[in-house]
Amino acid sequence: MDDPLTFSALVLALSGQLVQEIHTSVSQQGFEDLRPAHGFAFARISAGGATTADLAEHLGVTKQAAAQMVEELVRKGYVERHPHPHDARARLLGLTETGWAATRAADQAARTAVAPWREALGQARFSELVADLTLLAPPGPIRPAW
Amino acid sequence: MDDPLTFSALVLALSGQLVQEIHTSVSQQGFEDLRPAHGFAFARISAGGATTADLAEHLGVTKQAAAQMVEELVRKGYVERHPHPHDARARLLGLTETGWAATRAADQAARTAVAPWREALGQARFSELVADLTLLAPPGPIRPAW
DNA sequence: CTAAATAGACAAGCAGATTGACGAGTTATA
DNA sequence: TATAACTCGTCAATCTGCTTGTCTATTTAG
Repeated sequence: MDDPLTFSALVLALSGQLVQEIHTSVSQQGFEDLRPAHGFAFARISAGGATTADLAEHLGVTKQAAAQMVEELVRKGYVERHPHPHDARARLLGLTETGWAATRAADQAARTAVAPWREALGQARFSELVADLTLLAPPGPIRPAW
Repeated sequence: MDDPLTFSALVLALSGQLVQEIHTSVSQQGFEDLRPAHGFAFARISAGGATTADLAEHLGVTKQAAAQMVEELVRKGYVERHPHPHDARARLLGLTETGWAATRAADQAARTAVAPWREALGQARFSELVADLTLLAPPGPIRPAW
């Protein structure tokens, strides 16, 4: 049972479960107005220096779509727009304290979701697994895929 | 770098790349009117005995949404509706020859996408990786997650 | 100094999903 | 066995997230 199809199915199943568990946990921690895709936006914005166009690039959507998401996140109190120091056209995006709290909640959720797997494999084998995946994963930003 | 967050990011990145590569390859093999989500439908229908309601359950959407997808796949020539032998309300779904061809194309695409990873790790380590993932992956159907 | 490119906003439209209501057929129960 | 409750599939309306297209203000390149 180590053929490519099985492997594909496993990776897909694992990532689906991961997204689902993180989303559920974040909701239960009081952030019910966030969807999984928002996590990818938070990842880019928290890294700093992002404009709406940067965010669009990171998410793999049009800048109009990114602008709509930013507008939504601003309205919900997770994101702020600041003037850009060197470009009068652009606005720098940043997380509010609520935005940071949601990010921490997602981090915690990821830990909770992964913990049983780590335990099931044992620390040594888990580390080896992470090393293998590191070899395989593409560089660059993580984006929603379908 | 073997913390849960890193692991989550790796699994997400890997599955995103996988979906993208399979979709691109299937399109290039002439099935340009199929989207990634259709693959999950084909998986259930090819297993046999599926009604529209079964498909909805499998995909995690409402039966109306599943019915719309079935209608689309019938119109495009991938799926057929047959009378159900024991229930006059229901229709049994099945793949047409074109549907089976698309399924084989997706299988082939998965193999092509995974092959370089298998090569990068080596056969033994790859088998071990699959064994580890098998331990972690949940049982049951694979669904689009977000 | 002018031409091309870029950031973001406004508008309209589309695709894929949702909720709600319904008739036809099936299953469970009194 | 009568009938109440449930299920399958459909029709209709609506919502949401994204797209394409257009525009102004500003920056960058030649």
